[in-house]
Amino acid sequence: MQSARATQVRDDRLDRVFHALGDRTRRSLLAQLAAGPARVTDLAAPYAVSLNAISKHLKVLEAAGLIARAIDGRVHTCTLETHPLQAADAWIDFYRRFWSDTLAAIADYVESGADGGPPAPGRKR
Amino acid sequence: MQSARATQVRDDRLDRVFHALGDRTRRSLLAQLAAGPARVTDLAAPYAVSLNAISKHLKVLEAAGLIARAIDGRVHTCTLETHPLQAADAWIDFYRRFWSDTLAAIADYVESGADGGPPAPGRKR
DNA sequence: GCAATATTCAACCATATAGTTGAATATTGA
DNA sequence: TCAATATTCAACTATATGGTTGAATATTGC
Repeated sequence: MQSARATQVRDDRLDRVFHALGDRTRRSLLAQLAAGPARVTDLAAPYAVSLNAISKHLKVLEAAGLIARAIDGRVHTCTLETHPLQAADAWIDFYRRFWSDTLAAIADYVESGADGGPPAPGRKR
Repeated sequence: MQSARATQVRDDRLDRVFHALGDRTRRSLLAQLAAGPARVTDLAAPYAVSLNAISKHLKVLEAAGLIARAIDGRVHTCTLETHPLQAADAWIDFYRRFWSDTLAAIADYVESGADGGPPAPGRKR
């Protein structure tokens, strides 16, 4: 079994990741980085808020491990890091059965050509 | 193309969902509900914090659409709602190529029996 | 009717968050 | 050297958050 310490660390990480994703500006920054590495100034350009505000958002993303930063002279180049997204995905994955089961059940029903009424379609619980 | 209004609504929803998931107590509450519907008092039982604190957490989850509430007399029964999780999953899905590409590349490498060195394993880019 | 139960509401507190402006730091290049 | 550039740091503000305690509301069952 897992130690309490290990789960604690995992919880801390997920807290930071989901919290970081809970802001649309930060999600937008990640979307920009999906197109490739970018400098802080370029990342900040599309937004109405100050460069400082973006700098703070980047620090939140960095603390969550969602971006890495390479400093070259005065230029900080940020790159997307997907490991925390994989962790978030893994967390959500546990709940996937609640919707994939329903889809599978519907598929089974269609395939079987049953006529006893649908197997509780829609929401499952 | 999507209207600005539509994306705004979607962003609002994702903001609420990811924010709700950014607290370990709330994630734990969802985990409880994965086992089936439960009353507020029963949901609150495992935690050291007050019932009121849990009541607030449940309101956050409800506002995010992650739980539904059926009121029967004085008893509020909460049930898991997975649609917002599907939305979160869909958002993350866009980034999945950043790691599945790597996995696919590794699989290709193993399968091919190549010996020219690994195709940039681990982190990509 | 009345006590017990289930839950929320209200007010408050400490801390965190997202934003601002202005100054500081460090690097670049003419 | 010196001005311009890239970025962070510091201090401040307003609002949100997660928690508390105590009271209110509504329902149940004797």
